[in-house]
Amino acid sequence: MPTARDVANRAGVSQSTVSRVLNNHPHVRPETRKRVLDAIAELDYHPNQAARSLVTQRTGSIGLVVGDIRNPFFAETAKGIVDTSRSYGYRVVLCTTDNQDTLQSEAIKLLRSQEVDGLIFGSVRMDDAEVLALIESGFPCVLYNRVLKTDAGSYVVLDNRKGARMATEHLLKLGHRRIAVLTGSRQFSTFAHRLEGYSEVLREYGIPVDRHLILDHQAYAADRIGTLRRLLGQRRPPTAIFALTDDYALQVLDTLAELDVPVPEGMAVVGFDDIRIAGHSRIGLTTVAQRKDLMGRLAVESLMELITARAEGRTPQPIRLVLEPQLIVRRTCGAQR
Amino acid sequence: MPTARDVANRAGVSQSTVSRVLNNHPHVRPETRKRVLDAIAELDYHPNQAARSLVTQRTGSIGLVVGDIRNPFFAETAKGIVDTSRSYGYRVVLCTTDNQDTLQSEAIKLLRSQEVDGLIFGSVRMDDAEVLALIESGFPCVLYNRVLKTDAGSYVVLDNRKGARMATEHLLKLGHRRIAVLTGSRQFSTFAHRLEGYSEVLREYGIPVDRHLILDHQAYAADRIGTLRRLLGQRRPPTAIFALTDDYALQVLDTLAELDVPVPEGMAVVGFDDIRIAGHSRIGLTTVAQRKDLMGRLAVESLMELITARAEGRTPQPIRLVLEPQLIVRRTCGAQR
DNA sequence: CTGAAAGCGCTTACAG
DNA sequence: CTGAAAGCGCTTACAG
Repeated sequence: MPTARDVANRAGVSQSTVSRVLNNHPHVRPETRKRVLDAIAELDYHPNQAARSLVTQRTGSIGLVVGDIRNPFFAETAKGIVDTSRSYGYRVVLCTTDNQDTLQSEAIKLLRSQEVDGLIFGSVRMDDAEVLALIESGFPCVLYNRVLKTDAGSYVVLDNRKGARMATEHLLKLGHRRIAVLTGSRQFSTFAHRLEGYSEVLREYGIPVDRHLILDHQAYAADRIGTLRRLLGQRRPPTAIFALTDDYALQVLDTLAELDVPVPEGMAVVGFDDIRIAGHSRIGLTTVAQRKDLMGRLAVESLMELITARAEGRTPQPIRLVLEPQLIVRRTCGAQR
Repeated sequence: MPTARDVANRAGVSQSTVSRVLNNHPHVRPETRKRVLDAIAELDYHPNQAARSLVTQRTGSIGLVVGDIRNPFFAETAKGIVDTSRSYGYRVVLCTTDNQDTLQSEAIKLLRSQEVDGLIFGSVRMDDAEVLALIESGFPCVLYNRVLKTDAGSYVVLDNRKGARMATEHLLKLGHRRIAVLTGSRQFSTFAHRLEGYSEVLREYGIPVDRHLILDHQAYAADRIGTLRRLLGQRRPPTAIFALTDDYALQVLDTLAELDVPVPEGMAVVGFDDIRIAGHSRIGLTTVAQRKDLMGRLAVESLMELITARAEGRTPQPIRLVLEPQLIVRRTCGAQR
């Protein structure tokens, strides 16, 4: 592999000048610049990034930490994150954690060992002490999708409470009074906030929140048929299920089909996220849409601001962006009957 | 940030000894080791990766180059690639190209500037001169999913011809004689090989390949309704459509629904890939399954072998792995009527 | 406008 | 078993 020294020798200049040309410094004679550029082309020279990082103290990479990249929500936001990073000249290291703490710790090590300039977290738990400590140490990081309980740090999230309010109110207006909800762990702010929105609206309509209508996804996943059969076998069974992610909603549609419950006639179903497949004619899922591309873009732009601030020795204010949800009415809620 | 020098001072040893402990060298007195380890813990020291890379000439990262991470096939293989890489202590830099050459060139620069030790390509064109040159230069890289026309380099692919044969033969055995095929660009080996399998079987059954039954996805995408309407309006319209990816098949199901053509009664549909949603009760897509997790794992293992060989100065033989397809019969083909 | 020198933070022979 | 020194390949003041 050719080095800057090889280029310098070939162009008959010093290594400093090669570096100046490479970094577009002013004060290089056009003729000198051309000689260097020619030598670079002739040798097919590419500067060694490690050497560069070592002296500049920046890597040009960021880390993206998500639970599971196969989850369409994360795949769709990842697209925006990679594209926007590239526009800033940044690379993205993909870290998947399967929601395991040890794997998240590994991702955090990337920052500590200066392999990345910043970190974007998509699947943080509300009480995550490690991420909280990282933020408080002033390391550049941005949360998206989910936030910490303390509201610490910079983040880009949907107004999840509002989104859940919209979905619940939509079902109420369609006449539903017994609305079940399928939620994930309340350790995640997404579920906690969506559940709050759901409960709020019910109360505003004078409907008590019935804990028999709150299904935990973990229990459901362990026995789908049994869980839904029990739900439907209640004295006053629900007429609608609000699944707090589209992924959950797809599973519910699956189980209802197995139980021969027609949707929406026998049961209305609403999801959350508006992943691509939700709009497919065979699915037609009514759901709450998030601007996933925008969320990814804003997360990167926020992180870039934090990284720049740190490099300039500033202590930046946290950046907190809350995006607007949008209700997408399709077939599974029954509104289009 | 603390450095190895800080650790050395605190432990009362030299920097060399710190390095030895860090790299698990033998010949370090247990007591000395402990002192160093304690100092590392007290200072929360993490070795600077750039400095390490500079001297070891390895980065501990690989690049994953795919067209679009939102494509479930790539998201699902990416999972296997990230997990396996981690088991080797490697990080994954995610490069998405949108099938643009300039973006693929950028990914290749990562290798030239020694930001990654190797590259895994998921979306290579058959006639890609740049990737071919890279392989011939001996840079560690592995293709998966798609290969080059010259069959150069190391790769992990499905036996696409065989997969297409299985799907086509299945339709023939169901009595279909007019089978349309929806293909992507033949510049990609996946489509070229699947198309070959399709044509082969037809010929073996004494059925001429009718070019009016070969639909290009680009034309279809531009006017879905019109394209299918024209297909169905032929004198002898097809009774089945073989979409060469599940993504295409989902689109076909969508368009057929708009045209009020019942599946499978009015039209049988078969896909390729077996992405997760294909098995959903609302979709029930008959398709050719690929072991996407396995493919990702094997791609990384192959790349690790190439990287190791190169580091040891060996010139390794290309590694060529061809995986077996599996036909998954669901509802859209009509076999389960 | 250009070059010589120092230094980023590690690892690795080479001594001892 | 341990340390002093060199060097990986760049960038960046500092001179001139």
